[in-house]
Formats: sequence, C-alpha cells, structure tokens
Amino acid sequence: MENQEIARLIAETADLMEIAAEDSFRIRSYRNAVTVIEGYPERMADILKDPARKVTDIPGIGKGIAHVLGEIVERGSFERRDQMLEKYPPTALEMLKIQGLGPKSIAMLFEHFRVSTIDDLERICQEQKLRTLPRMGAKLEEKVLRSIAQYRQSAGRFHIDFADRIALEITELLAPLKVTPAGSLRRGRETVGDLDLLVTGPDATSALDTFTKWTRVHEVLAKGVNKASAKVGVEGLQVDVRTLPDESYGAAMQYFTGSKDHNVVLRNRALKQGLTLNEYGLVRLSDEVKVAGADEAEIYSMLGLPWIAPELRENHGEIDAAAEGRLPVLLELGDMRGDIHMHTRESDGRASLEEMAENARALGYEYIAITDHSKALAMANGLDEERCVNFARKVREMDQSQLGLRVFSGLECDIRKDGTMDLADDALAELDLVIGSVHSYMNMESAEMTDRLLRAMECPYLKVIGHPTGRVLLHRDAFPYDFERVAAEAAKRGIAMEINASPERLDLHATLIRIAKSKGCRFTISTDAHHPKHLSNMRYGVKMARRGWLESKDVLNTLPLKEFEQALVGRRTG
DNA sequence: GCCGTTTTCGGCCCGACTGTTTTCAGTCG
Repeated sequence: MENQEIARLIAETADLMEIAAEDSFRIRSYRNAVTVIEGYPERMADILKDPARKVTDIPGIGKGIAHVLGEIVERGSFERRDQMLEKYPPTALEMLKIQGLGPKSIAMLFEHFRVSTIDDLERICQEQKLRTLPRMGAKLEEKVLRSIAQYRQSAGRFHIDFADRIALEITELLAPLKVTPAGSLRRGRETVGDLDLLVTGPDATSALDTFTKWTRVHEVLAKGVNKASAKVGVEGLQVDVRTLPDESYGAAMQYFTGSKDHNVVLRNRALKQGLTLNEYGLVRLSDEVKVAGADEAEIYSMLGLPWIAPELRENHGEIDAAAEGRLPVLLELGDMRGDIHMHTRESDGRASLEEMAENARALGYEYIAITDHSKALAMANGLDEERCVNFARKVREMDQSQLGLRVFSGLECDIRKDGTMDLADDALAELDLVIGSVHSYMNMESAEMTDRLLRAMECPYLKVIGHPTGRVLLHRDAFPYDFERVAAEAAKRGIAMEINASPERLDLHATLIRIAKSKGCRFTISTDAHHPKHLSNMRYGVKMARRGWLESKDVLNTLPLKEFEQALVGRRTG
C-alpha cells in the first residue's frame, strides 16, 4: 500500500468525523497526519515492517495514528473508518465539495431528509426544501444548485499531475517497453479526461496482460489484442493502453495526440496533396504506398510542415504558422533559472527558507524569491508590516554563499477589496519582489474587479500579478474582469503576469496568455510551492506557457541573475 | 489525537463574511 492511498483513507475518515461532529482537535490531528504521510519520502508500509524502526518517531504520528497505520496496511481499513461508514454513506463525502455546504449542513440534511448524494441534494434544492431547515434560505439553494452544476462539469476530469503520475507508474510497470502518453496529457491540457498510452517494443501484447493485472487497476473495461481499457485507482481514471508496431508508431502518436480539430485540418491538407493520413501512416492515394509512419516528425515533413509541438495542436493557427515558418521557438523547462513564488513556514508553507533554497538549487536554479502571505490571510499566518520588514532584513543580512543560489526577499501581498495593498508602502519598499494576489471577495461584479486590479497596479512596488484569474481547477471558476484592459495596463507599467504552475491552478491559461502577450505583457512562471516537492511542478507551468505560444524571452525568470535583478527586482519609485 | 512537558494533562489558529437571523452559526480561506 502506497502512502498516497493510506493518506486518502485517513483524510476521508477525517471528513466523515467532521460531519459526525467529533472532537475538532482529533480531526486536526488526523489531517495533520495526512500531510505528513503524503509528503514522507519512505513508504509507511516499509517502516512498519522494519522491527528496528518506529513510525511514532515521525513528528505528527503518535500511538493512535500508528495503530491506524498498522490496521490499514493489514486489512485496507481501520476501525474508526468502518464506524463512520456505518453511520454515513461514502457518497456524503462528495457533498463536501459543494460550495456553501459544510459538515454541519450535511449532517443536518442527512438527519432531516436522508440526503446523501449530489442527486438527492439537487432534488431537495429544486423542491425548495433546503430553505425549511434552520438558517438556510433561498439564496443558499441557488448557490448550491450553481455549485452542483460546476461540480458535474468537472466530474470525470483529473488534474494533470495525477494523470502524469499514473502514466509514469505504468511506464515503470511495462519497462523495458517504450510507453508514450498521447492525448491531452501530451498536449499539456490542464485537466485530463482519460489517459492514452501508446506502447511499442518486442512482445508488446504481453503488456496488456501486465496492465490489466496491475494491482492499481480497479475495473477492466475492455481487453483485446491491441488495446486494453481500465479504470485505475479508486479515483477511477480511465486508461487506454494501445500496443503498436514500430512502423506506425509515429502515425499513432500523431493521431492519438490530437487534438481532433488539429487532426482534421491536417488530414485535409494531406488530401490536397494526394495523401491520406490515419493512425497507421501517411499513404499516397495513387499507388497506396506508405510514405511515412514510424516517425512523427516525418509525417509533418511529408506534409510540407515543420514538426509542431503537441502543446500547440489545438487548431489555434498553428498549422498556418507552421506552413509560413512562423512557429514560435517555444520556451523549455531548461530555460527556467529561478522560481519566484513560494512559501515557507513563516506563513503557510511546510518547510524553512533553507530547505526550499536547497531543493531549488538541486533543480539547477540561480535564484528564488520567498513570497509568504500578507496579514489579510490570517489563517495562513500572513505577515504584518513588522514581520515583513524583519524578514527582508534577515534575508539581506544572511550569508547566502552557503545556500548556493540567490534568495530574494518577497511577499505575496493580498490585494484588498478596494484595490489597496494589504501592507503599507514603506514595508513593501523593503522587499526585493512584491507579488499582488486576490484571495478574497472573488464574487465581485466584473467592472468592480477590473477597478480593483487597476488600482492595485498603482502601487509602485507591485511587480507581478499572482494567479491572475483566481481559478481553482475542477473547483472554482475564474473571477470575471476586463482582462484585456488589465493586461494592457500591466504591460504599460512593466508589471508581469504570473503563470502559476500549481496543478490546482495553472493560471493563466493558454488563451489569456496569448491575449496578454498581444498586449505587450511579460510573464513569470512560478510554482507557488508550499513544500519542496512542489518545486518540480514548474514543468506544468512551462507546458501552459508553451500552450500560450511563449518563448524564452517572454518570461522574466528565464533571465540570468543579473539581468533578472535589473528587470524586476529592487526599489522603484514608479 | 499529538505534543511537550510545570511527566499526566492542557493547549491546540483565526478573522470576516454570509445568510440567516434579531444575535449568530456555519463556511471560507
């Protein structure tokens, strides 16, 4: 049993305990254990097996959780979880994802109406019965119905890092066969509906057996000679594995990478040249001779095009651009020289400045900026003016030579409701880098939100707009505002737009990146890491930037240290 | 349930809003 899985079982139980109104501190301990276990570099199952070691030596794990771990590893569940599931059906957990409802309301709904599924909940709202419960009314019914619609829309889709992880696990499972993800994962879409994996190599057919017998496979949907489909993990991501002969590998990659729209245009182009393109190859119509198939680039080349990066294949002008030789030279992960949005224990991060720096250095960066939260985020223990100034001083006085890379003092400063910054100017002036972010009042009218952001940009110390649309993938939509106007103003003032690389956000997305670029904006790509392991999420931000047609020169944290400092760091009077 | 001890139990993060009230519980971040 993997740590992720163990953590999930405990987290679910904590949710159910909250609905059951159990002791909140006990629940917190469970939740704390979840984060510890998720982030722990060794498998809990292995530590439990080793008589020389004790899981209780891990901070956050005491006797109680140790017992729980033992039970989980032994039989896949534990006593309190079983008790909770007796009381509430597991579908009750789903309802926690609906905005406006918390554990108390869910418990009440269950008691009064036996509501335990999203469908039940929807019916109760439509029948206007929710409002008959104490402290609930028509507005809440509306809000819940809206949230249900959003929830349904995102159901069956998965974050990119999850799909990526599964793809990697299957690649390892099927080694030494060559496994390549195609589909939306290869194109770098921010969420993935199902995972397409192409497999080639000698004896590829046995790969289908290995795959369908894999312990993480939950349900086999179909299995033939060349293809198997299965739901993987309890999350139920559908994975399609196809085996292919070498000679059509390139054609299959091209075909299954998509997008559908890109492929339609490409096949039409082929037809005009007397060729037909399918998943087996590019074939000349006149004599049915296959002219390309093994190599993807060769297919594009035979169609008179340079190879087009998968991230661009959305039929958003990339085929014309390719034909006319004006494809961008896309940014690459290796171009990134720094990560300039991350948190430490000073606010809501999980590691120290030194730990973050050490891990960033291991990734080859030349510099980072530590940007903890400001005081408006009380729950995140945000910094007030005094702590902020002290932090800047501490960074200035630090002996950075030990760290092996340059650390900038920064802040992710809240943009308040009225567009003013959460901390006073004289405090912000002490910092190397100020990111301004919206974390509250996200349901403002578009015009109001536009004014708020324009006003924020009047602050002379603001250098970057953090996660500019506030979306949380599969959970919360972007807040509306006049993006073009804000982007134009940012460009004018030399304020960069952030591409937040967290797989939960990936904000900005491709369309807005292209709009912002057309307005003259420059960008930063950062992970918003709250833990050293999040630093590797940079690759998803880079994918998003590539989907937005960005080149290295568009992104400020590709610059070498000295130039980056000149471009973005330091005091400016406006 | 964990931690850190003043070794046997008390402390553990909180401010603000929202929708419902008519003084505040529940949700959110």
